[in-house]
Amino acid sequence: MASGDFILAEFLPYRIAVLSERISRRLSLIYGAEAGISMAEWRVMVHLARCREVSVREIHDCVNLDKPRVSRAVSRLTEAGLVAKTGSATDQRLLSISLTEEGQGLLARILPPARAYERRLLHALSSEEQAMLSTIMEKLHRVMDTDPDARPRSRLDLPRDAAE
Amino acid sequence: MASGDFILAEFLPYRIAVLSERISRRLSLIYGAEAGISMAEWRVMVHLARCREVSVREIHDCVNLDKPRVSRAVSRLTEAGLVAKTGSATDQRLLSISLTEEGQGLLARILPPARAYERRLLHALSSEEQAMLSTIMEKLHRVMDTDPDARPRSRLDLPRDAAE
DNA sequence: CTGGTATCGTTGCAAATGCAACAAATGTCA
DNA sequence: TGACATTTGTTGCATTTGCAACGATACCAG
Repeated sequence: MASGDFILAEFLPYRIAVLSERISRRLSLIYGAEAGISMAEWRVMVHLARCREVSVREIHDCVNLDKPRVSRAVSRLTEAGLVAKTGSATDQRLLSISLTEEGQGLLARILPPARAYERRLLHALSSEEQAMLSTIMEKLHRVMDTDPDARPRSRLDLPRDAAE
Repeated sequence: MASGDFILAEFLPYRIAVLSERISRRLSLIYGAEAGISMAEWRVMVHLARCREVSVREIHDCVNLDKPRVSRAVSRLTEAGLVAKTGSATDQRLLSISLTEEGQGLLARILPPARAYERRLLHALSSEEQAMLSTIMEKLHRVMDTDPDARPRSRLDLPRDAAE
């Protein structure tokens, strides 16, 4: 098969990357314009809303960002007064990171439009399609779970709905 | 609904981004380790294999990379001897970019494993799931096609199978 | 204890990225 | 023709990114 027969626009990794980038950029308008935060900062804040007090490593493990990126995101958020960094009492190495009141307020303003945009996307799909999408994505992940050259999945990104 | 109820791992844009990044990183091992080229360079080369002689802008329009990125990718590929840049005869502004023999040879070595990895991913899905995935992705794109705040889609990324 | 090892968060640094500004070439319309 | 707008590719520049190395703390074996 000649190289010229290869159609980039039909290549699955490319197609997923294009869709992902398009959605991410659109979404970043919501938390970027409204709050001036980056995607990394968005993920950190959202994670903190759920897990009240966590370390950098825990965030790193959970939101698919490498450690330096989490560290810098936390620093920026701290400077912005959205997040509080306290040294853990028991283990001097660990940080205890949490949202400030201001951070909670900001997140409460950003989450609704973010959710709304997700709904808008999901609304274009039937409930069967939504379920199928989850199944498909999980199957693709599972290919890479058995591939030693692929990055391992974050703990929290594993399916948790007892779907299997 | 409280902010703490928001589960990042269930948020569709996040899930797609994570999957996309995981696949892209895995794939970049193929063309990165084998050929030392970046994703941008990979896309440019693949596009050139199909459209023999194109300008920077055409590539930019077709492979979802902004103009500077294409320009720099082409420069690097030219320095590496994989791509030839010639000024167009009719329009002095345009460049006529094409793969060199060496570039064709390199691509011919990289494409098979790239294709193989795509097959490996697709193999995890039934043919119904594969079709459904295309349908779903197209529907998500279409949401953003009607959204003036979303980036327009590249021309070549529009569905071409007369599916509609 | 104490020396070695592992973990945590940060920093350095080179490379990539995104956006805007830019020069050069072309097109347009009086 | 000549002034003005458009298009094309490149470059500047500030920011972000990814990876490795680092200092500091905690753990662990003898």
